[in-house]
Amino acid sequence: MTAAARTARTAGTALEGPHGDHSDHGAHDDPYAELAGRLAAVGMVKRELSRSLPQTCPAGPAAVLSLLGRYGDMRLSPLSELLGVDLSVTSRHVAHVVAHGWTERLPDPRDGRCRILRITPAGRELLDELGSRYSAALRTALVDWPTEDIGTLNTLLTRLRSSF
Amino acid sequence: MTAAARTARTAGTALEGPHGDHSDHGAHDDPYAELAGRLAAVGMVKRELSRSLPQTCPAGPAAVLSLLGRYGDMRLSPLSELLGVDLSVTSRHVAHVVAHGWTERLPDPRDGRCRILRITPAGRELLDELGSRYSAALRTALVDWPTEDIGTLNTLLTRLRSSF
DNA sequence: TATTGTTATACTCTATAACTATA
DNA sequence: TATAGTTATAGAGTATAACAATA
Repeated sequence: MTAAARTARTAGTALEGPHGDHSDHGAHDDPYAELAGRLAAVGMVKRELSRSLPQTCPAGPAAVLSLLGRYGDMRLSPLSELLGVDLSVTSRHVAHVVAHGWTERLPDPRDGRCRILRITPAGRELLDELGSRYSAALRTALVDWPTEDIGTLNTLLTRLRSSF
Repeated sequence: MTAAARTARTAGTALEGPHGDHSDHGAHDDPYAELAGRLAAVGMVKRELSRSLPQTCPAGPAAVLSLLGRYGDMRLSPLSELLGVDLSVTSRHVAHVVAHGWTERLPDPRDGRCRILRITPAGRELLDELGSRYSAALRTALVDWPTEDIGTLNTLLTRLRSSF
């Protein structure tokens, strides 16, 4: 690691000292190739997190509830855009949360083809529950992480998504 | 990339959405809850990257080749550990790359139940090709990223994986 | 005709469980 | 009995394409 990288503004003290991981699984000369491998490994983390979800609400529908809860009522298209998946996939996830009474489809007075998606009180309740579980799981796993590093990771992942 | 394109991207990359609508993927007070959302968004990036793969080699088998190419010969168990998925899943991915002639299964003189997995020259050739595509796709997407930020992201994702 | 959603189909990835072969 | 690996099965996630309804 170069001195410039060590003193990078985002790094902070916590990023220094890799503690001499002598096994060094993943020493790449190409940082882009390395990043590709790191992203693949994120899948493991996501699978671990999704194990804290109830059987009745898989990750896809849970993401729908999360976005409806955060951004409020919206149509299917922008929801699909936020999820970053095809409209057909979004439609199925929405059908799931509607079938469970966690979301309702209100008529859109401006366009008969569309419906306004709105989270129900029951959906809000479930969402709070899910958020608690996710947070608890992450807090447990990252108990020895400095808060600033979590913030840095959040910032970088946000930038990563918008770069695509 | 042109300066105009870079400017356009940077404008849309700001942490806060310029339109105040759904651009911001999550202003959270809870950094753990925020991280959960960020990780979900990584899936979109991974799907985008995997579109550069050939039809004959999906992401799972490609990951097998990548690890065998990087760490050398190994048995199925440690490979499964590196992939972070179940042994049965690893077995199927390996069967795929073996069927395509990209990997061979050599007898293990120390344990008749095991076989040594080794990437073939054809597999190495494909791996180089895949690596080039992945790197090119990432380099294009992250052209306006400071190098040290990529390094920081790699470091944090590595730590994230080991925290689970 | 174009746009918004929905549904049918197929493919990938994953885990669980049952099974085989060897230690 | 225990362990390494394979295979069968099922469930979740996704995309493409065909379709219906409305603009």
